[in-house]
Amino acid sequence: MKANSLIHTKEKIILESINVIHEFGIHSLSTREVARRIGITEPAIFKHYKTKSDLILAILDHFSQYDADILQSISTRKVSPLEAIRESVDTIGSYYSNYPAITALTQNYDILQNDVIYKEKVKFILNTRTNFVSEMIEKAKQIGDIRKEIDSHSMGIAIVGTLRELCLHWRMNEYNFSLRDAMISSVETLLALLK
Amino acid sequence: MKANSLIHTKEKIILESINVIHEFGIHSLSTREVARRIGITEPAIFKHYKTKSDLILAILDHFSQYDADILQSISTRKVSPLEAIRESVDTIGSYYSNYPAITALTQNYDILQNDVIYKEKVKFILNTRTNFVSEMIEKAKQIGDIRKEIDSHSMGIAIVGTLRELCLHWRMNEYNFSLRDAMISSVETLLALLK
DNA sequence: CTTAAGTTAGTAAGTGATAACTTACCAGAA
DNA sequence: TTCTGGTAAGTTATCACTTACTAACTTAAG
Repeated sequence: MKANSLIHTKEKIILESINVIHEFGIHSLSTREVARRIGITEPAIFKHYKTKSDLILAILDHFSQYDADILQSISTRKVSPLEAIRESVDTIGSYYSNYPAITALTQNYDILQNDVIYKEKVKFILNTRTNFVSEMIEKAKQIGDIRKEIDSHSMGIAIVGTLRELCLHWRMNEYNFSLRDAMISSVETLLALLK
Repeated sequence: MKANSLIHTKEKIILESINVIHEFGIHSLSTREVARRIGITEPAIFKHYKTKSDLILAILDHFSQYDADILQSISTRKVSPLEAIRESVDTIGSYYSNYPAITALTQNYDILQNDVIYKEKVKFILNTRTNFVSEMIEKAKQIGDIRKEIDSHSMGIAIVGTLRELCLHWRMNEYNFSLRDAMISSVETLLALLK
């Protein structure tokens, strides 16, 4: 019971923080607002997270955990490298489509990176994704699925950048298209060109 | 003298604001800090910009003006559509390489877009670029420079997204590679694939 | 099986810093 | 004389965070 409600509040704080970041931007994330929304007082937040920085680090961990799980589950099932990229994009696209608020985090890498406290974690999140795509492209090259002259590092950045740009457009245009479909179709086009 | 120094201070405020955004993030942009840096008192800022929001709008205008000038100058000289894309990337790449602080603005579209005051302007900036690339690709399709089955809208987003992602990597990795070269090479690769 | 001690998750009230912005004033140029 | 660009001092709001306290639960000793 006790441990249960503890975990509950601790997680509620993170989820509600993500909503605040989504609605007002990360600079408007205040412990006051989060507390108000989940119906506790402001100091209660500090029982769970010593400082606001600790909370933001926990939000980043929460976010990166989903990525890690996807990449983990794809790498255990032995699919072809290009199929691995397709599946990861499909999964992330579905996740984002059903949880628009989480896409706010993908648009805040640069701001967070300004603070030395968050910099390494943000770099890790971004590099995990980019490296995954780059490595899959490299493997696809080796087994002859795509052309040898393609630079896998550049293409990794291009694909991840394209997906992030789609998130931005989706957010700016009030989610008025299917993010998942757009992600899949863009990646499909790019991968087809590499053959 | 008077008009001269007025323009001077008014512009100094914008340029120094961009530096602050670059160093500490847009949420840490304060009138106090900008005033301190250019050697005037805080209220003097408000003689030039009625509110902080007005200042931020002026920063966005300053930023978008450069884009408009580039696209304008390219469209007057009659070059091929793909050449127009290459030239714009070359020009922007050089500009950013010589003025790293300005790239901070490209990473703040989402945050600014949260505020209704900035939303239309940010959309305009982003759409101007994306539409330019998309239109050039569409034209290149029509004159047979690239394949018919390419979706120009998607490719516009992909190219702009790739460039923005390169800016992010450049910033996160302390500008330790040539942004201009990376931009040119990435766009060259993508355009080559479309043939 | 009680009960005492410790821990946890909460509250009310307050603190110091900092933010944007205002007011009232002034020197110099037109 | 009027306007412009500046100043010193102050206002109000909000921020992260602290203090001092409490109720409820957990654990361990008698």
